[in-house]
Amino acid sequence: MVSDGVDRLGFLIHDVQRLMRKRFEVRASGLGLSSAQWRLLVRVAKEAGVAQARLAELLEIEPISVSRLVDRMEEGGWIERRQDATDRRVRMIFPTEKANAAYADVKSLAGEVYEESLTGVSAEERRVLIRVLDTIVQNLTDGETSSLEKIKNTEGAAA
Amino acid sequence: MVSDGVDRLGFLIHDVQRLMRKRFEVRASGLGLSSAQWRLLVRVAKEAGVAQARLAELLEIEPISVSRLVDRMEEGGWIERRQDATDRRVRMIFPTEKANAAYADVKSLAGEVYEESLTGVSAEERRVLIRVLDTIVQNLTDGETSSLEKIKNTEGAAA
DNA sequence: CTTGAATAGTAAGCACGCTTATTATATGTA
DNA sequence: TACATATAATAAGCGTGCTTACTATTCAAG
Repeated sequence: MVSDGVDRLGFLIHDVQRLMRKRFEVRASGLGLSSAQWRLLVRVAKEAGVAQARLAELLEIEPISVSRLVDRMEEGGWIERRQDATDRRVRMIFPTEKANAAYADVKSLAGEVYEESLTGVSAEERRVLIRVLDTIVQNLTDGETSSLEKIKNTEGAAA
Repeated sequence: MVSDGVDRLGFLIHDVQRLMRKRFEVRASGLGLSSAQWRLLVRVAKEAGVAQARLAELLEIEPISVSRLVDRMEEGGWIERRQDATDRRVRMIFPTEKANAAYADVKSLAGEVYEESLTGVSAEERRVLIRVLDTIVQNLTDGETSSLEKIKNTEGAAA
């Protein structure tokens, strides 16, 4: 029951995440985009004008983390902040032309990394992998994590 | 071919890693151990007296990261540095009594997190999951990452 | 023995996550 | 209207990873 390797699950997931992120960043380094910035950009591309607080919910990171990520991405010319006319607390986030131009490139680049990762893995195994990972996310999102429940309830409009 | 969900692989792995780490750290917070510290401790428990440079290889992080991690763990009373008599450059790392006492607790705690993660996942699916994750690690470790190859060649004595 | 390259560890400074606290603005209720 | 509460964004400071650059020490060659 222990020899199934499940006792290495945490280390394995950690390694896979680190290796995939590293390989992506090597490829994307020419563009000047980190993987965190890429994740944010995907959201902003789909929902131009989104508020920072909403971005924090979608990305499941804290608002302050969004704030500083957006700082650097604004400096890099990837996104721009605009005031909301009806609520002056809100900063709406828009992708720049530079971001829109890079979007397709980075997306196919991510696809390449996924394919390299899954070399030698059958279609059936891929389905199982994705299904099990989805299940794990659900299992770990239920209970014990109040902030995440809130997100699931308000998601709806997302991807 | 895209609807198999593989296009979400990076996001999924990222989410799973984050959620597992977070849940582990909530549970282990009473002990004052972070997951990075726990990973280091596992190695040190198995190989008391290991040099920092060797630890960096085993953990696949940079020596400077080990240095500062060890700083904090020494302050926390988890490990201690000792000089190597034959090579004064080397700091040998030993677990303290406190670390040895906590080891079993934290290990079973990690097991709990794994089981919660895999609720509703069959034995067969678990085997596929672990096998595919191992494959991904191999795929991403081959080529392009010179420092990792070095590790594989010198591993031998490890876990 | 001396010199030069390699190795072990650390310092400084950055990215990206966090917690906690602060400021500005909206909103609901007395 | 006025005051209390809630919300959006940010500031300050920490942990863990990184790159680059430095010191101390060892080792190999001459």
